[in-house]
Amino acid sequence: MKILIVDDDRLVCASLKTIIEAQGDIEVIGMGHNGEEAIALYHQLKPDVLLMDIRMEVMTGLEAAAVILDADKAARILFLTTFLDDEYIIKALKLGAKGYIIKQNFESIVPSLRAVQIGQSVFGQDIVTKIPGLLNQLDHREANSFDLSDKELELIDRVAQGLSNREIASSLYLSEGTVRNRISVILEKLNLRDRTQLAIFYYKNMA
Amino acid sequence: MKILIVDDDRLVCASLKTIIEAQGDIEVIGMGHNGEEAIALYHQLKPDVLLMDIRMEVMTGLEAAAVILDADKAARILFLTTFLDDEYIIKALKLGAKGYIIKQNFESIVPSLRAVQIGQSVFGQDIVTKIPGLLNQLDHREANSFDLSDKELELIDRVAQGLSNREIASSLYLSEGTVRNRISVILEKLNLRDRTQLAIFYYKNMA
DNA sequence: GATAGGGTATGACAAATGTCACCATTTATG
DNA sequence: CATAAATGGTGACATTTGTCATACCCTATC
Repeated sequence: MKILIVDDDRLVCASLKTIIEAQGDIEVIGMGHNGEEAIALYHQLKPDVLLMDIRMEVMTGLEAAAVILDADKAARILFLTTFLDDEYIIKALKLGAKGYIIKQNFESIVPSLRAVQIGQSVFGQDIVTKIPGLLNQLDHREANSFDLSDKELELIDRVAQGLSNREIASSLYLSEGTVRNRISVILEKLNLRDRTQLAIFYYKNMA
Repeated sequence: MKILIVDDDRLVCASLKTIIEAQGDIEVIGMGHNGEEAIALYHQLKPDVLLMDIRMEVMTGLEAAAVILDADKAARILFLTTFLDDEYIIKALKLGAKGYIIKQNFESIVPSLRAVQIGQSVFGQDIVTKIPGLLNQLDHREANSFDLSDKELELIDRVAQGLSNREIASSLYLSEGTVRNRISVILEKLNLRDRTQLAIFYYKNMA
């Protein structure tokens, strides 16, 4: 695994490099000290993961990340932070970063890198507890330009979760027959053929 | 590091144990198959991390987690999920779980365990994308750590377009029976139940 | 040459799904 | 009140879907 480290504190850079390379199978292929260098080095070196300070002189990690992700949507960027700042974190996530690590928490760095490399995202517990609330705020999706009743929307939701008629029935305290009938009506309304198309419709138009 | 595994599928349990113990420094100190066993074993064995299926017969992982976390706020619980458990996941995070892992994504398991052990939390990218304002679509395209052949990916694609087996067959010049068989294999590989769940999987992880 | 692995195929079978006709209850509205 | 609309229900039916056993062909590999 190839890592690019960008942090304006040279001491931090050196420490990280030491820790990371002690692993044996992870290589630090480059180091930079501000956002501009991050961009240049990223494109030059194409690391598996970019480990970058979120706050730096000249150009912040956030700005650099924006540029890099704009050019390469698959870039894996993991931020280094010295304290927890919602603003920064949220912005980082908006950009498409893979997570963040508290700089001081050295032990977490290597496992986090590995997790990110295989496509997971990594956060501290603090941000996690906030996610449910954040999600709830978002959950008011208004995609009902179709003539669908609340009940029908509820059914569609279940179908889109991959539930069978039986499961939907028991989860909503209805008979299986009723579920079948109502879904049949929904399919008719939306001009679809089967539940699979309904689920697809959901993810394309209502999610 | 000591791990307790709880999953009602014995095969999954055995596989996880094999993968995890291949690491050398991680030990599976116990295995259970439902929520009740999870609670009992947790208190008896005091594992560093509890790796638990989120949905199980008898007592769900969620219920068990609630009990365990109620008694031990520091418990590190990592859920095993199958792509379709959004609601469960949110609840799990509210409870204080450390994150979740997609069952099929074997490579992610060990790094995730290590991350959790040192206090980080771990998620799939899908949850992250739901955070408010995260408009930049990330590509999950590399979701093919699932050992799917090109042919299989092609089939998944058609299913995700809402085609029936017959339609897929004629569009790919195969017999309908073959399509059925191959989809059956795919479902098995991804631990899904039917084509609807497969389409959902596609839009959540491969679109 | 033997073997393993992918891909294709059949037939049979159980389960799930979608449709239809028809009925009952409740709620909203003229 | 009457009527319509929304909701919940049953039984029957044809199709579709998913699974399984089994088989053939081809290719790569030992």
